Amino acid sequence: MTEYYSGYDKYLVAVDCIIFGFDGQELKLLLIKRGFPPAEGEWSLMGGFLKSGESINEAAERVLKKLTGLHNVYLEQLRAYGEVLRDPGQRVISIGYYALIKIDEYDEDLVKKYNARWFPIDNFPGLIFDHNEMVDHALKRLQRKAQNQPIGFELLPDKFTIPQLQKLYEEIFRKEFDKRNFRKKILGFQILRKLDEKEKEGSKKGAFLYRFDQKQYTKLLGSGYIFEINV
Amino acid sequence: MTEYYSGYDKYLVAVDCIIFGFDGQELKLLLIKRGFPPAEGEWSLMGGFLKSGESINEAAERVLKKLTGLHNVYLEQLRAYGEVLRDPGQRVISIGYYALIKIDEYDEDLVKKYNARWFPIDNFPGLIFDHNEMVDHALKRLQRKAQNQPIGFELLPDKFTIPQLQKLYEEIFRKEFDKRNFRKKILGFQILRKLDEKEKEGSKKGAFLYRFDQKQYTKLLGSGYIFEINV
DNA sequence: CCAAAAGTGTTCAGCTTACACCCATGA
DNA sequence: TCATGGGTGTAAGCTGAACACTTTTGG
Repeated sequence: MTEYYSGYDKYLVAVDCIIFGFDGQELKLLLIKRGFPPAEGEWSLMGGFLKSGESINEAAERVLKKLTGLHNVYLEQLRAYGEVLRDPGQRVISIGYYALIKIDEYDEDLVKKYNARWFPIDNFPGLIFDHNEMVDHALKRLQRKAQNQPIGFELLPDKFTIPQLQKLYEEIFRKEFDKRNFRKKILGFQILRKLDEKEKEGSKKGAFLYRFDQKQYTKLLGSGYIFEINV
Repeated sequence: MTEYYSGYDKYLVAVDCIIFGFDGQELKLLLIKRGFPPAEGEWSLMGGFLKSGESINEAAERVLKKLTGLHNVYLEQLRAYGEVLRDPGQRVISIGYYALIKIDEYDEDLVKKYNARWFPIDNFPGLIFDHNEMVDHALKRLQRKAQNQPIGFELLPDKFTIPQLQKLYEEIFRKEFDKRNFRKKILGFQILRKLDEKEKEGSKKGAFLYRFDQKQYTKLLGSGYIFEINV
């Protein structure tokens, strides 16, 4: 490629991933204990430097897979972070991404290898650099998205119960919902298919399992269909 | 600064600005005719390369000021664009920013110098690279923001009439509002101060001027105050 | 038989929406 | 005097919010 632009400075570019999971009780964050200086041994988001052959999205996917073993999961860019001194190691422009994963699917060996751990969203250790700010932004973004799009399902197993779903939304929005209103609302969207099975872990009576119907949702989009959870 | 990270590639980093204005009739976009290769002579967003002493926000402010003469205007980051081949000149990671300016305040000489022109948001020439995508994103973001935050005022003169404000919102959301309902809604937010003056350009009767009361808005925030325009 | 979670309807208040006429003035 | 845009109120329907009891079953 002919290089048209000359005389301008170049920079390290990194991606950092805010990885969310839900264990049925709490919304959680996957953090690693940093294995190299500066700030070695401190808690950090999983990140990596951009390689020359890959787009920034691809870099984020690579980094996510490196830690969790997962690909084809919900992964979206947050924004870029570019304060001059944000990384004391050297100037780095970092692009934040957030991922929603099904918490029982990640690769435990990889997580051990990177000294990673799940922390509750309301009780995790202070992070290096501007990573706390990134988590803040990611949580806000998750709340906004979850309000208007059915992305909660990304954090749940394929089959889930209405009470599980409600608990998840309560964790995301940090607010309790009335179970009658919640059920009415969520079933009214017509995007859940009720199965014949019951989940018996959570209670003696057992709760019916449902599955998110992606096709139905895609079909309903257009023709003025609106998914919205009131908070 | 000790350089901790070695062996990683470095990249050009740029900022590109989507600049919105409102002339009383239409929502507009300020575009420049690119004065250097590649794609010289084609329409483009105003942009510039990141310098080593400045944050990416500062770079965006610099670029905006370079074209409009304005600073301290509404300017917010959109996201980063990082496809490998997005810029045929060389690999460049670009951070998109969008700005809302009062259209009668920009510096005409500068705009001439850069061969810039205002285009209606629904009728502007095809842009270079991924700039069309950036404009798309910026418009969506503007719509979202304007729905939940009183940022419309950034695009209007200090003093404005309710019909002018309504016209602006109609342009942003590409949808007409009932004038009685709009007035009721917007005045109900309690953040407009009615002045004793009338604006007589728009009609023979004249319409009362209002001013946005930033202090009042800031005060109302907290205590569950919600600004929301229904679309 | 009892504890614990699942499941189910109705009412009221507030908000959104639709809608039509008079006012002030410059030309 | 008339054309043009500014300004005003009300009624109907819908949606969100509040609220309590029955069902099932494992221990």
